[in-house]
Amino acid sequence: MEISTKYDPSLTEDKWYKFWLEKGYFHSEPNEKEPYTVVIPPPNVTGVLHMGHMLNNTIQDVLVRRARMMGKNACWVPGTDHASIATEAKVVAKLKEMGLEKANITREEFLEHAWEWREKHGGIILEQLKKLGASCDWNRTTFTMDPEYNKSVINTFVHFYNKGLIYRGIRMVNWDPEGQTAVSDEEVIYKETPSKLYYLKYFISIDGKPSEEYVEIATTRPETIMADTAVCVHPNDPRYTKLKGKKVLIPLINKEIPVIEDEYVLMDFGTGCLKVTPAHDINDYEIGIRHNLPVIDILDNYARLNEKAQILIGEERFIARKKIVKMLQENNQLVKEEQYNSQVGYSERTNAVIEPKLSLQWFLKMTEAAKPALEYVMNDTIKLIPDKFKNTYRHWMENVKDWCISRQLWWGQQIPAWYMPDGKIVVAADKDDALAKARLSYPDLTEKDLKQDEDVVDTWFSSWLWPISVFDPTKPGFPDKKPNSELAYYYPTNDLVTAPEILFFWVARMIMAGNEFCGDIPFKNVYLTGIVRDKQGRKMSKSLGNSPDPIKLMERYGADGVRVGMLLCSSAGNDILFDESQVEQGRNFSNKIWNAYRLVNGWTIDKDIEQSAQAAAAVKWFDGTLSESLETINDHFEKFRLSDALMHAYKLFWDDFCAWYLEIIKPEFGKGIDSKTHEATLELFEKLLRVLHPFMPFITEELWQHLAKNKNYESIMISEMPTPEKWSKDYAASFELVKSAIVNIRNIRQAKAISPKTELNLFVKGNLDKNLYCVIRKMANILQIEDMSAKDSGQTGNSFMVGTSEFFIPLEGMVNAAEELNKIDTELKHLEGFLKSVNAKLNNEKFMANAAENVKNTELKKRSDAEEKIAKLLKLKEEYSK
RNA sequence: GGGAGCAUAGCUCAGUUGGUUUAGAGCAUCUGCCUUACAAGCAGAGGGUCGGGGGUUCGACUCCCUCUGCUCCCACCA
Repeated sequence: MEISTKYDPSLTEDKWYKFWLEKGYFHSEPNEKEPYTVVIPPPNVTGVLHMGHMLNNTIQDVLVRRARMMGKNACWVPGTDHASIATEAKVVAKLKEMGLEKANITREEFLEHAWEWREKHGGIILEQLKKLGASCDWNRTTFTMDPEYNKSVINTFVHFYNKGLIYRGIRMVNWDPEGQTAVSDEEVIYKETPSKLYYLKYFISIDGKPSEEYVEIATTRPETIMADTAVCVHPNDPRYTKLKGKKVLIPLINKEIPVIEDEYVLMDFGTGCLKVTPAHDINDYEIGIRHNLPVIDILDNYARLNEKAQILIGEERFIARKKIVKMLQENNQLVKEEQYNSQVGYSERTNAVIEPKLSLQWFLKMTEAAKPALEYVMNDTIKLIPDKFKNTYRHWMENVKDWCISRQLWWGQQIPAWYMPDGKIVVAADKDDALAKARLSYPDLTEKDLKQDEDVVDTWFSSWLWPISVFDPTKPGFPDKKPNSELAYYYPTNDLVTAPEILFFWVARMIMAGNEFCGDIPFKNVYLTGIVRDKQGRKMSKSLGNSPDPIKLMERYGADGVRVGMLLCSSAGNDILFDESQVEQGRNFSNKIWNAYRLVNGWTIDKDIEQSAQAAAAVKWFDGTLSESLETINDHFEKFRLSDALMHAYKLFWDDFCAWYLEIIKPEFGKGIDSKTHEATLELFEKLLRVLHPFMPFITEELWQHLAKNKNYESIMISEMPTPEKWSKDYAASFELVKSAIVNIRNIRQAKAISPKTELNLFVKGNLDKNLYCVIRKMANILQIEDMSAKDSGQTGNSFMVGTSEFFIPLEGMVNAAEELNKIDTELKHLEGFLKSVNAKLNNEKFMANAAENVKNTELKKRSDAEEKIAKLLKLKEEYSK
């Protein structure tokens, strides 16, 4: 049957994925083997696969498949995150389309819609991961709002509350007016934004009436002046001593506010006079506390001015700003406007400008939990790869602030706090418990008297339990409870593969939770991937439209091709500049493997012929090369240098196996192959497929099914990774010499335009393994190889050297003596320069006194080799000069 | 403003405690080939003095200082 010259992934990928699933190879149960565990960083349930996921999950799959082939009980747990803000935003948008406002429906109704949405659209991303070949244990798929998981989260809350680490308080929080919720500091992204600095006149008040005198105050937020409760100057500012003890009037509303002094004010910024707006600025809030200022909040939850503003009530903040500026202008109280770039905070989820807002929130004290979590990383109990992230990690952990864990959303775990009629709080795992607790104070209370807190917890307050709860959701909240058998077996997990930007959000917090509930680390290694950027280094984003659709990419290049393309250019912690040509390289590699198979598959076995000398040599050489490569690849994996490991395997297959090994053993056209070589080749090919399998699961399975003889396994994915055997360095070195000689001969052919089909003769002088002459004959199309002494003295031809061995190819009438002399001179010049630098060292007394013995020896060897070569070249030069 | 990191062929990156033949790889480029596995291929070649300057050392891409450029993190002045 004709096999296509092009590998077609569409014919194999779905087939084998289905096969693996049916066989249950991805599923893991605790057994006597050593576990190898990875928990997926759960993508948002609303998510669709993007290039970042591709990279991240390819890496995980490579690690997991390899571990499985190394005899470990590999378990990769998949799942999704409920992502409260992102999901709620999508559901709200969808309701809007249906003509429904969130404000007009009940919590229960909303949640019904949300669940419906998640049933319909949630988890698309997991299906997409299957295309990639991800060998996740799908039976273990977990959602951070599964009923059991919810209990984990609630119990955790109760646990920390009982420990006195969770408290409720009024704080300045980052308010997202679009998402209608508080967000954590980490979810605010500061971007430099062009804005204006407005200089306003505040008249000094005399009994509530404006005087002639005024102070100038610079502000970027004129719409908040109505919330001013003071004007502040530096106590040592001579310009403003006259203001001390006075009062000024807020423009437009003519409200009297005091002038206060605080060292916080910078004398050299703006006018050195600051308006203090405690409700709308974090620093002003702190000044307000120091000076006992009232707090007037003039913005509602949608960042519209409220009735406390007195004017422009109901206007959105930015519209209000424009209007106020105009009013101030008309009132002659705007002195000037200056262009000014300030850092403005935006919500990571909704991109709305964050409003600092005072609100009543739940907090978790972090200081104590941070200490052991920092320790684990600093003493390498948990390794960060690359370790440059230790610095940033430390910085964050040493300056950790209390974590605002409440969110004013409905999608998520509702805070398990109930309010009694007197406003007092009981925190309990469920309403019955809460009622029982409440009755300790008020025996007559009924269910109806308890009102549960409206808020839900921050999403990260659920995902920090991930490595524990996916195995034992009954553990969080109960540090003393014996872990179930699953948790006991799989925890701590081995490797976590994630992005550096969630090192604190998620990784650090998982370490804290792990320590709190299991008294142990949640994982041993954290491999931090880079950000996938486009060719110009821009972050991939929907709005830029520079992100290719991974699914289409896989359709075009095959999942294996995309995996290889991504891995080749990604070292840990480095961003990857993605370009389709890399994926093309991956696809080409698949094709190369495919065609190697076509070659081997097309051979007919001839039982009557003996193994040729060159085939025997090639088998011996490649055996050694394979073992050497396995050692190298193992080493790369130990250091998490995945792209180096892949590149090594790539070259092993393409260069060593295809370009050298197969070409050496390839029978002449029309002839069969001896069975000994054939057997050996199948065995080597099969081993190579196993080496490549973690990187390219599909094509390796397809070919393995054809190639593998005496299969002990039904699938390559449950076969064993080949292990290195003893190999001879000397033999490898001799073979390398022969390869160099062949390259030189080909080079001469190219230079002299001699067809590869023309047979040539070769004279040799030097310590070349004569048993390998057969390889030169075959690969360089040499008819005869003779000792240099047999050469006729007057014969013209082309010479070259490999190491210190000399070679000569008779080329009557084709050699230009001047050209040859030129070549010799160039080489001589190079060698002499080299010798000079070596001699400089050897003649240096200090070098001889200080350098290590082996260093001196190599230098001596360099000298003798160079001298020998120079002598030979000089002799050659003489010959050509004749 | 504070901190960290990076700067090596056209591009993306290796270069392990300073010494292994005057720096390696892949891709791209150039030359010659449609050779009976593969033109998504084969064979061969060219290309960098390791950002600039200074220092330590017998010896520096590798250590120190400095300048320049870029990236990231943290904080933030109204």
